[in-house]
Amino acid sequence: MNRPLPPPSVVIGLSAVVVAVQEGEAMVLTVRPPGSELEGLPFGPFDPGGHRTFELATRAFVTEQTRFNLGFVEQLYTFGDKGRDAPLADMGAAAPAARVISVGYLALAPAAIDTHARDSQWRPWSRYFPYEDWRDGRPEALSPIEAALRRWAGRGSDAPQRIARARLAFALDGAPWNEERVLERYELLYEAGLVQEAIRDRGETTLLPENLAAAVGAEMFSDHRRILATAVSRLRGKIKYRPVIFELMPEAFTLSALQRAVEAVAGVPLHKQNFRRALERADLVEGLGRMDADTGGRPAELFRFRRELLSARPVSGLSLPLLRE
Amino acid sequence: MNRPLPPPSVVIGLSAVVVAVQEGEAMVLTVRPPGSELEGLPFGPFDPGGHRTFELATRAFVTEQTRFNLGFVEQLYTFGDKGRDAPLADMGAAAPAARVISVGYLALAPAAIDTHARDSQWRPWSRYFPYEDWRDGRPEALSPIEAALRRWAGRGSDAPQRIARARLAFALDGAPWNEERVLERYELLYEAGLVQEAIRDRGETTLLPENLAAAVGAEMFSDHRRILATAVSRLRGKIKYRPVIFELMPEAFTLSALQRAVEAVAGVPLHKQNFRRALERADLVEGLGRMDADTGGRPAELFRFRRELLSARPVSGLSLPLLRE
DNA sequence: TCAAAAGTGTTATCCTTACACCCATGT
DNA sequence: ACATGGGTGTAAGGATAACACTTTTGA
Repeated sequence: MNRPLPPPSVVIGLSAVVVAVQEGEAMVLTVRPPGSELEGLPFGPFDPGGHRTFELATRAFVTEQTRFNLGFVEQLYTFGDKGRDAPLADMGAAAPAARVISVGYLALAPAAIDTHARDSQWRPWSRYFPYEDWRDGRPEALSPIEAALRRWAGRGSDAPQRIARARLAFALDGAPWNEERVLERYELLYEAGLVQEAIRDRGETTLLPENLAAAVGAEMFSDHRRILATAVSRLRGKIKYRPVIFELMPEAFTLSALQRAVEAVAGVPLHKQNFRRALERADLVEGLGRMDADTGGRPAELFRFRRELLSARPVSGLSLPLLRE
Repeated sequence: MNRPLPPPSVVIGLSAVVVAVQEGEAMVLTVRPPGSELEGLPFGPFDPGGHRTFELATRAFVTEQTRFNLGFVEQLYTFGDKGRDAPLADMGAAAPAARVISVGYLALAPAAIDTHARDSQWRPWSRYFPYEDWRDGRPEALSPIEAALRRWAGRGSDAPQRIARARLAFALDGAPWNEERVLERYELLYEAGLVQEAIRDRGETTLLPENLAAAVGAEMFSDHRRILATAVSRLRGKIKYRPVIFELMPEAFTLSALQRAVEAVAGVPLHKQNFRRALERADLVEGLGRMDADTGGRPAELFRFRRELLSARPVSGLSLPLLRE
């Protein structure tokens, strides 16, 4: 009782956003954290004594939790805000009073391989961000969000700034949609108290009204939805300047499958021929002469990514020739 | 003696790369860490009990160490490799055996304001990366680097891969120079043992041969040169898609001064008229009608950044119309 | 009058966008 | 034959790159 408190300590939590594309949907690997009702990302404590690098530690615990071996991995961001930190709870050796810092990683998988683990599941990321999918035009989910944002903006004295931010982030009043601003949108919703995490972090238990809850997407464990938003932002940006989309494809694929994968990631519809022309000019893929007959109509030629280019010359990503509706 | 060791603990170190442009040179704020011969970045321990966010903590210790108030701030990367971690030594409350994680931040200042602090100095970043400045053509420093890299590549069995990496990173054999790959270049030099930090981290005390030492630039404290390389990479990329260059400019500036600032950051020469045309089309700046007569020749019109655009529409950065020599 | 830096015109080329149409297969 | 998706041609418009020249000041 009268023993002095030890200096507050720090625990580093690692979280991984593992992405795959399955049948034209962008999927993310989730787990059910012990003792939680919510879905979360695979995560684990970083062992300062044992682990040599964050990346190795991330690979290790993802394999351990999901029996899945990661390929492409890159660091996203380190989150440390007080009040939004992870209740790592009884996970690992974390002392109960420790401040939790969370380092997010992005990993790409060539397919949503069965993980053979009971508590891990692939989920479409639209489950967590229903308003991010513009492939079939402006998503329905934006209407209740727009209304709620306008109510939020209207209350404050800084209404004009709030409206301006909402307009830019959510393409209100005819502003153009920017598919990369995933994190900005989530953070705006959080600030406006329109996602369940914001209410929870304030220590309240109110539930969002049902139509809004459906529009803003499913709550996640801890700050995992913020990490997921960071990952989607990063990935959507990155496909344009690095050929990372091929990390999500099998060895051989059709051009349509490639386009569907890009569309699934970017959440926007692309113009078929212009997409192909850009591909051709970039000289990124090579026809295999073989055909895929299982596509429904005319058989499609199979292509492969010319991976050898990576060590031969600087190689950029894909342009996104939008298909306007 | 027989008391069990406490679990290895973690200390979070924050480091800031504070950038300004002064008379056409990109400058970085450095300090002399207590007890070290080397220059370093402003840094300090993160206090898990006191600091609410990393960013606030970064602002606080930079102000404290240099009396300088930061404007634009953004997180860069979190470094945690064992063996490259900072010897935080007796700085702050760090336990001697703790693993040090280092979170790097980038900050931009509108001018290299005198910091009124004894141990902080602005240094041109070319001091640490002499080979990064292509404004006057291919820098001399590349010749000894190229020779050393070829010696390094030649020894291993994976010579072809090493040569390919060096070619891409350092524009050997006529490959194009990519100004953004600053980190990649520094890491390659580190891996090849061609920077003093690599030798130091192996526990050796050998000094690099003098001509190579001059070519690869000055050693920094801890892993600070890696953090600086990350910052330069990030900033060079970012000026192209966000109007961050204006964070480095005073309120009113001439178009030539703006071009010199972009050239200083990017390290490449730009084509005057095409640069201006791109500016004009982007509608980012506005003439003030006033003139600056101190430019030497014909007086130049002063312009200002239309900062109000930021809340009105998505606003991109500047294109870099290269001037071929 | 000349050096120094500011500021402008113009063209060829390439890339992007936006049209709509033909092809090969399974049912 | 027709539905389904695969695959192609082409022209307009805009952006970029490349060329050199005129203007306004101070020394």
